[in-house]
Amino acid sequence: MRADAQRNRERIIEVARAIFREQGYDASLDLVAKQAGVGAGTLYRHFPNRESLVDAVMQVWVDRVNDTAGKAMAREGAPRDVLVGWFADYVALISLHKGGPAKLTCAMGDETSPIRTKCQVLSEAMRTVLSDLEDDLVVPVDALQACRLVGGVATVADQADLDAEAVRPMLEVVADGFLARG
Amino acid sequence: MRADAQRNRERIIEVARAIFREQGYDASLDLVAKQAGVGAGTLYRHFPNRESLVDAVMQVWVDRVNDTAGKAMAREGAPRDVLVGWFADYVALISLHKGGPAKLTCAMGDETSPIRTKCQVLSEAMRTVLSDLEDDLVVPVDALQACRLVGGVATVADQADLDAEAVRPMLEVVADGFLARG
DNA sequence: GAACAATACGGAGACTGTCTCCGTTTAGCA
DNA sequence: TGCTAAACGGAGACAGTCTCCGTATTGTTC
Repeated sequence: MRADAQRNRERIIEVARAIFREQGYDASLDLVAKQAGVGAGTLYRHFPNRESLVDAVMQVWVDRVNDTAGKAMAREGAPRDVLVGWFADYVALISLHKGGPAKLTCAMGDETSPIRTKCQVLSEAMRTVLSDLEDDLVVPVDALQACRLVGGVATVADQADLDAEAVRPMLEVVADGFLARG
Repeated sequence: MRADAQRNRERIIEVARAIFREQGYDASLDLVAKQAGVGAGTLYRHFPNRESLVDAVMQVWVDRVNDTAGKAMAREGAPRDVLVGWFADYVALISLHKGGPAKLTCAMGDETSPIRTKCQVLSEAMRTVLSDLEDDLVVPVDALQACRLVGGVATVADQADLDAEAVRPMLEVVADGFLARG
């Protein structure tokens, strides 16, 4: 690939990331092209559709997920505190872009979604955290189900513009639900 | 209002209901007008924007909410079963239209939403059901928070096309979270 | 039943966003 | 420096939104 093509591609991703954060994944791609200083044809040659641009934008996010998950697994304390803390990290991770929680949670269970492979780092992280807490969970918890529950909270929070303080009590309910079951 | 205008208005609502159920609230209003057999100008004169049409479509839904809530409050059995049963009813109610869970849950906490007054029948119903279970809840539960938690589950289920069987375990976690807290 | 006025209708058009096509431009190599 | 392949970009076809205004129809009065 030519150097100018590489620059354009990176520029488009950078601008898309900023616009997706503010306006969500439905933001105008013409606008992204314009703010990236390229033609619409250029954007569509690099990214044949919206999903492929979203996927490209997520690469940096994947790295961050792996980092945060690593830290969560190193966390110590009462199982409830560990779980609520991880859930709060999880919500923060998927809420980087407006509409992110809904899209990522949906992609997770969708075999056909182009961003599913990238979302798998999340469900893997959830599975690992839950495995570490296995002794405190009365019944084994399906990671996908946990992702959906916490993802649902994140989705509502995203759409209602709730801050972390407003979200935490709901994460506590979910954590209590997992820990107290039997 | 003239009789022909009344007929057109009712026809638009009826067609909108069917289309919103299948395609969600973002469905083309031009298509709604076309299938209702009226001009776009006619649709926009009756409903100046999408929200006002959605609000009109919801009137029948409001009646159904009141009915279902009445039955839930009459329900007897173990607190867990009552709560899970009501949550399942709640999910079914807000999932009548594609995108309904997200939209209704969001509107509930939004002072400026044109459909908020209609959503209040839901949060009132939630408040009443939770009040009846007060002795079993270790701490009083905010109805809006409960609506958001269950609404989050419904939103994820709606977007992933999950059936009631797949949703129920998640509602049980939420119910357990509320009942076992302390 | 006809006339008339007020109310309602409807679809073309301006506008935005999507996405493709193809003439033009440029990078990079020999 | 010249040439070729790769990349660019924006006009245009298309769909959807929403308004405007000429046309149609309803309903009332005589």
